[in-house]
Amino acid sequence: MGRSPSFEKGLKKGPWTTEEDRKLVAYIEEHGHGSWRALPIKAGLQRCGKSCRLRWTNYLRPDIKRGKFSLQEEQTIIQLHALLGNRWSAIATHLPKRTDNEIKNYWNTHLKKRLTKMGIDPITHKSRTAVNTNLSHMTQWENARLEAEARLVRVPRVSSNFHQRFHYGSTSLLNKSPLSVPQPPCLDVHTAWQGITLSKLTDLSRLESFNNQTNVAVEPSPLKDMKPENHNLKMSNGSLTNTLECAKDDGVQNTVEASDMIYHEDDYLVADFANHLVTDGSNRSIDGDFDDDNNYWSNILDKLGNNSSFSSIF
DNA sequence: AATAGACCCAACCGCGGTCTG
DNA sequence: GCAGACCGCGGTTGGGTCTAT
Repeated sequence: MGRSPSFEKGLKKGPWTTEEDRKLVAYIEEHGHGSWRALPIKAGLQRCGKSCRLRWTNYLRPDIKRGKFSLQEEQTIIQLHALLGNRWSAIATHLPKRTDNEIKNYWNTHLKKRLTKMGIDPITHKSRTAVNTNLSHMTQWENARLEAEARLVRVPRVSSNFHQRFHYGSTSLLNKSPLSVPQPPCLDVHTAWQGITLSKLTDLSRLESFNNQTNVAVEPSPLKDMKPENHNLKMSNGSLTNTLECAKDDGVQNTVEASDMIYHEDDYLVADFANHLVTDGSNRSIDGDFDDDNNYWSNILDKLGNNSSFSSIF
């Protein structure tokens, strides 16, 4: 099916001029791009439609962020590359305002080299130095996390919108006895926070180790100096309250809400937590409609039972 | 100051998937 | 079901810029 533009004669190739950019932007702003094939003629450009599309999507589009990648963005690219491989467009969907082309270039010119220098295979994301036990532990932890995230990736949009989902009720449960609430119908939710959230958020040595090994700074959570005491998870009338009561070394009590925890972590935690949410205590799978943001929690609550409260003492 | 090599990134190419008649 | 048109993706290229000698 000869459809490559290469055979089309008389069309310009190579770098775009300011004037060409102006024509393309002006046309799309007024008419939208419509058919890319028809666009260049209508816009008065001596280019093939494909070239116009590339120029627009990778450079001229108004919602593109250019310039240096942040540490968080770098970290996200590395994580997602470990999961998805060279699926740049899929990776780009997790990095708002960055194009797949830009991410691909950044990976090839910066991140790949950096991982190689650190002794990490940029394809498998595994350490090449097996004798380095510290790194080996890190790799194990990374692998476990990535597996969890991979499961999440198979459930579209759960992770990417998780911050929004956690903006739910924030009533403190400090005055409530942790043992006065009914036993949870779904212990996995509880286990998720107890076993994953806390270990990750409070284990500073692991965080520091991760930072040292990857040269990527992960901000310590607000729980870092605290001793967790009571964990309270309450679902009531469609809203989730998720708090962790902690004591600092000085004895000062604090209550940390889920949204605070989430904001200081990254999608690893989200992935794990969300993954645990989709199975209940009896290993029954919960097949909610995870594609729909609005239905996410309602589906979870439907399955788990609304007006439930979970609590525990550490 | 001149040159060579390394680096960076916008742009191109070819392929595969989807749509349409 | 088939063929052509179109679009999007990932790999690659090539020219401009930077850096070391």
